[in-house]
Amino acid sequence: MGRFLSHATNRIDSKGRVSVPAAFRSVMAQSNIQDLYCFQDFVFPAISVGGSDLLERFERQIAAEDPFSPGANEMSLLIHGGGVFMKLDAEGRLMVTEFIRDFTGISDEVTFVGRADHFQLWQPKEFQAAQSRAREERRLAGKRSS
Amino acid sequence: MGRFLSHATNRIDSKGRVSVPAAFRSVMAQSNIQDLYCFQDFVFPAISVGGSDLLERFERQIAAEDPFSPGANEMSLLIHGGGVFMKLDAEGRLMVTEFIRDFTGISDEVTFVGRADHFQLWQPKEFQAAQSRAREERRLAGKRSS
DNA sequence: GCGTTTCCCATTGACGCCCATATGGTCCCA
DNA sequence: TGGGACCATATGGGCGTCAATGGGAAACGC
Repeated sequence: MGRFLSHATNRIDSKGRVSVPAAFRSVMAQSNIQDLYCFQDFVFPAISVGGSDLLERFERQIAAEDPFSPGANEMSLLIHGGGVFMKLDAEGRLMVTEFIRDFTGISDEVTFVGRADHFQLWQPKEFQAAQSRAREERRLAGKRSS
Repeated sequence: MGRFLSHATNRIDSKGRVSVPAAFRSVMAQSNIQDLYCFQDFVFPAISVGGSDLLERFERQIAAEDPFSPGANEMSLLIHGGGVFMKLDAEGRLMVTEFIRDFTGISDEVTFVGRADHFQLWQPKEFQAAQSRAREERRLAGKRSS
């Protein structure tokens, strides 16, 4: 039922923390997500965040193919080597680590973006740009098919 | 059946709320729409608003293709990252959030535009302009085909 | 011991819930 | 047919609650 939807931008405080939007936290609560699995997104300069079921889904996908195939190897490199578990503090805040900053370019603000079964952390301007690129592409696709 | 028709412009109050036209609310009631799915339109600088079936239709479209494809990823970025569920207050008013203002340019007035199975929120002047552009294009198309 | 992280608590501004008022239209009845 | 009661809609605002944020101080790790 509850999905991660919408996007919102929050400030990082002097200690490097940022509040996860309340809407997202309530989705987490109702999905029984406590440990946050965070990994570097495959296509965008964003950190994807979800429950441990997210990791398990990836692992099942790896298991489904030949464990020695290049594909499975690469996949593991990304989801294991590029992933980490994190947790929120009592107020629902997240530490923005170097791991996150390096990959996303985030410095003082974080845009949280809902992706149904998980959400993402973006550098605000990067998100704007990626979204309008996607919209543009979709607009062209629409023109072609009409 | 009831469709969203016509357009009307209402004022945003000092707390950032705006009344949804009664005609639209009664269509919502008779279509059993309670949760409002609002998303940033793909082609216009407008917010499109409909029932949750609207989102589900998009999600089926995503599910139809490979969930790891770039196309599905981009689509999700738009309909999940660019969409929210909202609800009206007891008087049938809607909060005009930053999410809406940023994308539409709305500041103190909202034009509600019926689109049959959903309706849209526009910045009044943008709507005027888009409508007359559409009219013009239609006129040219008519000339060509006649 | 010093820098970093975790646990608390305080502040403030935004939002939800509630009730009040205005404005325009419709209907009824004299 | 004109006046007025009645009603629905749009709009305004009070107030309590909660979320986002800031910061002190203890706990932890190198």
